[in-house]
Amino acid sequence: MEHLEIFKALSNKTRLQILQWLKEPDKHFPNPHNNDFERQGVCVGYIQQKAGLTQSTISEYLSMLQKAGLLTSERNGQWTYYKRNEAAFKALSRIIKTDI
Amino acid sequence: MEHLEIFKALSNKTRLQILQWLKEPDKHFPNPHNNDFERQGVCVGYIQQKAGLTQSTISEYLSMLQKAGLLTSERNGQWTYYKRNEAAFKALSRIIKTDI
DNA sequence: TTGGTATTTCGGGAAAAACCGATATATCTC
DNA sequence: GAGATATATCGGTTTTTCCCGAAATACCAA
Repeated sequence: MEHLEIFKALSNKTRLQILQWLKEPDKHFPNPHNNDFERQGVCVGYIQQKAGLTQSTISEYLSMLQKAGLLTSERNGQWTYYKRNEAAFKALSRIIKTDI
Repeated sequence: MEHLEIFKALSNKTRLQILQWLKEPDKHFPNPHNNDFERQGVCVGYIQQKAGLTQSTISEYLSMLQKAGLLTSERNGQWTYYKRNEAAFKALSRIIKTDI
Protein backbone atom coordinates (compact mmCIF):
# COMPACT_ATOMS: atom_id res chain seq x y z
CA MET A 1 0.00 0.00 0.00
CA GLU A 2 2.49 2.61 -1.14
CA HIS A 3 0.89 6.03 -1.67
CA LEU A 4 2.37 6.53 -5.10
CA GLU A 5 1.22 3.10 -6.21
CA ILE A 6 -2.33 3.86 -5.05
CA PHE A 7 -2.49 7.17 -6.88
CA LYS A 8 -1.16 5.58 -10.05
CA ALA A 9 -3.83 2.92 -9.81
CA LEU A 10 -6.42 5.68 -9.51
CA SER A 11 -5.02 7.61 -12.48
CA ASN A 12 -7.08 5.94 -15.15
CA LYS A 13 -10.65 6.53 -16.21
CA THR A 14 -11.55 2.87 -16.63
CA ARG A 15 -10.05 1.85 -13.30
CA LEU A 16 -11.93 4.61 -11.49
CA GLN A 17 -15.05 3.45 -13.28
CA ILE A 18 -14.55 -0.13 -12.13
CA LEU A 19 -14.24 1.00 -8.53
CA GLN A 20 -17.52 2.84 -8.88
CA TRP A 21 -19.26 -0.18 -10.33
CA LEU A 22 -18.00 -2.42 -7.56
CA LYS A 23 -19.42 -0.04 -5.03
CA GLU A 24 -22.93 -1.07 -6.03
CA PRO A 25 -22.48 -4.25 -8.03
CA ASP A 26 -26.16 -5.20 -8.00
CA LYS A 27 -26.96 -1.90 -9.61
CA HIS A 28 -24.31 -2.18 -12.32
CA PHE A 29 -24.03 -5.83 -13.29
CA PRO A 30 -26.62 -8.23 -14.63
CA ASN A 31 -26.94 -11.19 -12.33
CA PRO A 32 -28.34 -14.21 -14.21
CA HIS A 33 -27.13 -16.73 -11.60
CA ASN A 34 -28.15 -14.69 -8.59
CA ASN A 35 -24.66 -14.39 -7.26
CA ASP A 36 -24.06 -12.65 -3.96
CA PHE A 37 -22.04 -9.84 -5.47
CA GLU A 38 -21.73 -8.01 -2.17
CA ARG A 39 -20.17 -10.92 -0.40
CA GLN A 40 -18.11 -12.67 -3.05
CA GLY A 41 -17.43 -9.84 -5.50
CA VAL A 42 -17.82 -9.79 -9.26
CA CYS A 43 -15.96 -12.04 -11.71
CA VAL A 44 -13.53 -10.67 -14.27
CA GLY A 45 -15.72 -11.50 -17.24
CA TYR A 46 -18.63 -9.36 -16.10
CA ILE A 47 -16.37 -6.41 -15.44
CA GLN A 48 -14.68 -6.88 -18.79
CA GLN A 49 -17.96 -6.92 -20.69
CA LYS A 50 -19.16 -3.76 -19.02
CA ALA A 51 -15.87 -1.94 -19.51
CA GLY A 52 -15.70 -2.82 -23.18
CA LEU A 53 -11.93 -3.30 -23.19
CA THR A 54 -10.23 -6.61 -23.81
CA GLN A 55 -10.08 -9.33 -21.22
CA SER A 56 -6.32 -9.05 -20.82
CA THR A 57 -6.47 -5.33 -20.20
CA ILE A 58 -9.15 -5.64 -17.55
CA SER A 59 -7.32 -8.50 -15.89
CA GLU A 60 -4.24 -6.33 -15.59
CA TYR A 61 -6.26 -3.39 -14.31
CA LEU A 62 -7.86 -5.52 -11.63
CA SER A 63 -4.52 -6.96 -10.65
CA MET A 64 -3.13 -3.45 -10.42
CA LEU A 65 -5.97 -2.27 -8.20
CA GLN A 66 -5.46 -5.29 -6.03
CA LYS A 67 -1.70 -4.75 -5.72
CA ALA A 68 -2.46 -1.22 -4.63
CA GLY A 69 -4.72 -2.71 -1.96
CA LEU A 70 -7.95 -1.22 -3.25
CA LEU A 71 -9.49 -4.53 -4.26
CA THR A 72 -9.36 -8.05 -2.91
CA SER A 73 -9.71 -11.14 -5.04
CA GLU A 74 -10.89 -14.63 -4.38
CA ARG A 75 -10.62 -17.53 -6.77
CA ASN A 76 -13.53 -19.93 -6.87
CA GLY A 77 -13.27 -22.64 -9.48
CA GLN A 78 -12.57 -21.05 -12.82
CA TRP A 79 -13.72 -17.63 -11.69
CA THR A 80 -11.85 -14.92 -9.90
CA TYR A 81 -14.06 -12.55 -7.97
CA TYR A 82 -12.99 -9.04 -7.18
CA LYS A 83 -14.53 -6.73 -4.64
CA ARG A 84 -13.64 -3.46 -2.99
CA ASN A 85 -11.49 -3.31 0.09
CA GLU A 86 -13.42 -0.63 1.91
CA ALA A 87 -10.85 -0.46 4.68
CA ALA A 88 -8.29 0.67 2.13
CA PHE A 89 -10.47 3.55 1.04
CA LYS A 90 -11.01 4.63 4.60
CA ALA A 91 -7.27 4.43 5.17
CA LEU A 92 -6.62 6.43 2.02
CA SER A 93 -9.11 9.06 3.05
CA ARG A 94 -7.23 9.44 6.30
CA ILE A 95 -3.86 9.46 4.59
CA ILE A 96 -4.98 12.36 2.43
CA LYS A 97 -6.08 14.25 5.48
CA THR A 98 -2.96 13.60 7.52
CA ASP A 99 -0.01 12.45 5.40
CA ILE A 100 -0.27 14.02 1.98
CA MET B 1 -11.12 19.76 -9.76
CA GLU B 2 -11.72 16.61 -11.79
CA HIS B 3 -10.96 13.44 -9.85
CA LEU B 4 -8.83 11.91 -12.55
CA GLU B 5 -6.83 15.10 -12.93
CA ILE B 6 -6.17 15.16 -9.19
CA PHE B 7 -4.98 11.57 -9.08
CA LYS B 8 -2.70 12.14 -12.06
CA ALA B 9 -1.21 15.14 -10.33
CA LEU B 10 -0.56 12.94 -7.30
CA SER B 11 1.01 10.16 -9.39
CA ASN B 12 4.55 11.43 -9.28
CA LYS B 13 7.15 11.13 -6.58
CA THR B 14 8.47 14.67 -6.90
CA ARG B 15 5.03 16.23 -6.91
CA LEU B 16 4.05 14.29 -3.79
CA GLN B 17 7.29 15.43 -2.24
CA ILE B 18 6.56 19.06 -3.02
CA LEU B 19 3.17 18.80 -1.34
CA GLN B 20 4.86 17.43 1.75
CA TRP B 21 7.40 20.22 1.81
CA LEU B 22 4.71 22.87 1.46
CA LYS B 23 2.92 21.39 4.42
CA GLU B 24 5.67 22.65 6.70
CA PRO B 25 7.59 25.15 4.61
CA ASP B 26 9.54 26.61 7.53
CA LYS B 27 10.87 23.18 8.28
CA HIS B 28 11.90 22.40 4.71
CA PHE B 29 13.08 25.65 3.13
CA PRO B 30 15.86 28.00 4.12
CA ASN B 31 14.44 31.45 4.74
CA PRO B 32 17.16 34.09 4.34
CA HIS B 33 14.69 36.96 3.88
CA ASN B 34 12.33 35.88 6.65
CA ASN B 35 9.40 35.39 4.33
CA ASP B 36 6.05 34.43 5.78
CA PHE B 37 5.93 31.06 4.06
CA GLU B 38 2.71 30.06 5.77
CA ARG B 39 0.82 33.07 4.52
CA GLN B 40 2.29 33.79 1.11
CA GLY B 41 3.67 30.40 0.10
CA VAL B 42 7.08 29.50 -1.29
CA CYS B 43 8.55 30.81 -4.53
CA VAL B 44 9.32 28.52 -7.45
CA GLY B 45 13.07 28.90 -7.17
CA TYR B 46 13.24 27.56 -3.64
CA ILE B 47 11.16 24.55 -4.54
CA GLN B 48 13.24 23.97 -7.65
CA GLN B 49 16.51 24.02 -5.72
CA LYS B 50 15.25 21.57 -3.16
CA ALA B 51 13.77 19.21 -5.77
CA GLY B 52 16.95 19.15 -7.82
CA LEU B 53 15.13 19.08 -11.16
CA THR B 54 15.25 21.86 -13.71
CA GLN B 55 13.37 25.10 -13.39
CA SER B 56 11.07 24.34 -16.30
CA THR B 57 10.10 20.95 -14.93
CA ILE B 58 9.24 22.30 -11.51
CA SER B 59 7.32 25.19 -12.99
CA GLU B 60 5.21 22.70 -14.94
CA TYR B 61 4.70 20.49 -11.91
CA LEU B 62 3.52 23.40 -9.82
CA SER B 63 1.21 24.54 -12.58
CA MET B 64 -0.17 21.00 -12.79
CA LEU B 65 -0.80 20.81 -9.05
CA GLN B 66 -2.49 24.18 -9.22
CA LYS B 67 -4.71 23.18 -12.15
CA ALA B 68 -5.76 20.16 -10.13
CA GLY B 69 -6.70 22.57 -7.35
CA LEU B 70 -4.17 21.29 -4.83
CA LEU B 71 -2.07 24.46 -4.79
CA THR B 72 -2.81 28.13 -5.14
CA SER B 73 -0.39 30.64 -6.57
CA GLU B 74 0.09 34.33 -6.11
CA ARG B 75 2.39 36.50 -8.12
CA ASN B 76 4.27 39.21 -6.28
CA GLY B 77 6.71 41.14 -8.37
CA GLN B 78 9.00 38.72 -10.13
CA TRP B 79 8.16 35.89 -7.80
CA THR B 80 5.32 33.42 -7.91
CA TYR B 81 4.47 31.93 -4.56
CA TYR B 82 2.78 28.58 -4.24
CA LYS B 83 1.07 27.21 -1.19
CA ARG B 84 -1.24 24.33 -0.40
CA ASN B 85 -4.98 24.62 -0.78
CA GLU B 86 -5.93 22.77 2.37
CA ALA B 87 -9.61 22.90 1.50
CA ALA B 88 -8.87 20.83 -1.59
CA PHE B 89 -7.24 18.11 0.49
CA LYS B 90 -10.17 18.02 2.85
CA ALA B 91 -12.50 17.81 -0.12
CA LEU B 92 -10.43 15.04 -1.65
CA SER B 93 -10.43 13.12 1.59
CA ARG B 94 -14.21 13.28 1.60
CA ILE B 95 -14.43 12.35 -2.08
CA ILE B 96 -12.45 9.22 -1.41
CA LYS B 97 -14.77 8.32 1.41
CA THR B 98 -17.99 8.98 -0.48
CA ASP B 99 -17.50 9.14 -4.25
CA ILE B 100 -14.66 6.84 -5.22
C1' DT C 1 -7.69 -37.70 -21.46
C1' DT C 2 -10.00 -34.25 -24.49
C1' DG C 3 -12.17 -30.23 -25.05
C1' DG C 4 -14.29 -25.97 -23.18
C1' DT C 5 -14.43 -21.80 -20.42
C1' DA C 6 -12.27 -18.18 -17.15
C1' DT C 7 -8.38 -15.89 -16.16
C1' DT C 8 -3.52 -14.50 -16.23
C1' DT C 9 0.72 -13.47 -18.42
C1' DC C 10 3.61 -12.07 -22.33
C1' DG C 11 5.25 -9.15 -26.28
C1' DG C 12 4.59 -5.14 -28.60
C1' DG C 13 2.78 -0.73 -31.07
C1' DA C 14 0.66 3.63 -30.02
C1' DA C 15 -0.17 7.27 -26.83
C1' DA C 16 1.00 9.86 -22.77
C1' DA C 17 4.10 11.47 -19.11
C1' DA C 18 8.70 12.73 -17.45
C1' DC C 19 12.17 15.67 -17.84
C1' DC C 20 15.37 18.45 -20.25
C1' DG C 21 17.46 22.81 -22.68
C1' DA C 22 16.28 26.82 -25.08
C1' DT C 23 13.44 30.55 -25.52
C1' DA C 24 9.82 33.86 -24.21
C1' DT C 25 7.61 36.80 -20.88
C1' DA C 26 7.28 39.63 -16.65
C1' DT C 27 9.16 42.44 -13.39
C1' DC C 28 12.80 44.72 -11.07
C1' DT C 29 16.85 48.12 -10.95
C1' DC C 30 19.68 51.51 -12.82
C1' DG D 1 15.95 52.48 -22.46
C1' DA D 2 19.58 48.09 -21.04
C1' DG D 3 20.60 44.37 -18.14
C1' DA D 4 19.51 41.14 -14.45
C1' DT D 5 16.49 37.90 -12.19
C1' DA D 6 12.19 34.88 -11.63
C1' DT D 7 8.99 32.32 -13.89
C1' DA D 8 6.38 30.28 -17.81
C1' DT D 9 6.12 28.11 -22.17
C1' DC D 10 7.86 25.43 -26.20
C1' DG D 11 10.03 21.56 -28.72
C1' DG D 12 12.02 17.33 -28.31
C1' DT D 13 14.06 12.80 -26.40
C1' DT D 14 13.50 9.16 -23.18
C1' DT D 15 10.60 6.56 -20.21
C1' DT D 16 6.23 4.93 -18.84
C1' DT D 17 1.41 3.82 -19.52
C1' DC D 18 -2.39 2.19 -22.35
C1' DC D 19 -4.34 -1.29 -24.62
C1' DC D 20 -4.23 -4.96 -27.73
C1' DG D 21 -3.82 -10.04 -29.59
C1' DA D 22 -1.65 -14.35 -28.76
C1' DA D 23 -0.21 -17.72 -25.77
C1' DA D 24 -0.09 -19.87 -21.22
C1' DT D 25 -2.33 -21.45 -17.06
C1' DA D 26 -6.20 -23.05 -14.17
C1' DC D 27 -10.20 -25.32 -13.52
C1' DC D 28 -14.27 -27.99 -14.89
C1' DA D 29 -17.00 -31.62 -17.09
C1' DA D 30 -17.50 -35.63 -19.96
